[in-house]
Amino acid sequence: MPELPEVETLCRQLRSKIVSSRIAGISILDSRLQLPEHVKGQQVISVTRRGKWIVIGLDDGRRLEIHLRMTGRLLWQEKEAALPMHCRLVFDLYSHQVVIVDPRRFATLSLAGGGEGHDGAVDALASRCAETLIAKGCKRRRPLKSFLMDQGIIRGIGNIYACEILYRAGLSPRRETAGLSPDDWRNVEKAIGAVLTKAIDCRGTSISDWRDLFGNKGEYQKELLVYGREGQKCHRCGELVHRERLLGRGTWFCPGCQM
DNA sequence: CGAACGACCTGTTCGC
DNA sequence: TGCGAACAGGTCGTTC
Repeated sequence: MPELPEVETLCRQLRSKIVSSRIAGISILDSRLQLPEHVKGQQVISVTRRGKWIVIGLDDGRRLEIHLRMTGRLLWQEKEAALPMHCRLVFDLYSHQVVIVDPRRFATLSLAGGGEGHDGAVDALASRCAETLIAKGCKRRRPLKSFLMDQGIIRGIGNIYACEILYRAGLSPRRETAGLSPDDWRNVEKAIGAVLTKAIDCRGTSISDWRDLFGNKGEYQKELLVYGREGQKCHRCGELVHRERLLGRGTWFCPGCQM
């Protein structure tokens, strides 16, 4: 579910609520989730995002890292409120709690110490990432879409936004990265910035069950130009939007104007 | 080595 | 209507 804009939305909202709060208690309701000792009592000093990871900085220098995968959500509620369905873990603060809700149970959390892990991937919102992408993509015979979704290369883009970015850039998801011109890469970079920035402004895409920290839907589903529009007319050229499976993922594009 | 595929889970939607 | 198959925002380990 959550790609970069959804995670960024949660981070901003979390930051406004939990920084300088103390974690009064943790309840784990799903045996798949585990957490080392001594998180209880820690004070939250920061909330940041790394790709699709939510990183909560603690008092003692360690970091609590949450990845919501496909269906994970975070919910802010008063302590006395009833726990929602598919509740997996609860962080109790002073008067409120942060709840991890996740029907498919893919979400993970872990505790990291020491310095930042450095794997060389750039954040999708880093300015002027085109140079990095060209350097990494120029020799690969690999579909552009899978390249953009590779978190080891560029962090934050998932299936929905990959489709939207490629549409904006006018490039086919199947194009091999090795064949792209510098202009193509500049278009990709521009599309990444435009799509993700707008999606953050909209607080994400509520196609089905995405909700922000306060249970509100996002608005970017109203801005989608190709995702989920199979068989409908392309807004740009009038051709019918096509859908196929690429790397096992539903992939929407316009065969008329994405070359 | 890079790239493709199945697995991890549960819920919802689609087709017969 | 009922039931099984296909599909869903993401990654990871294994295989080719």
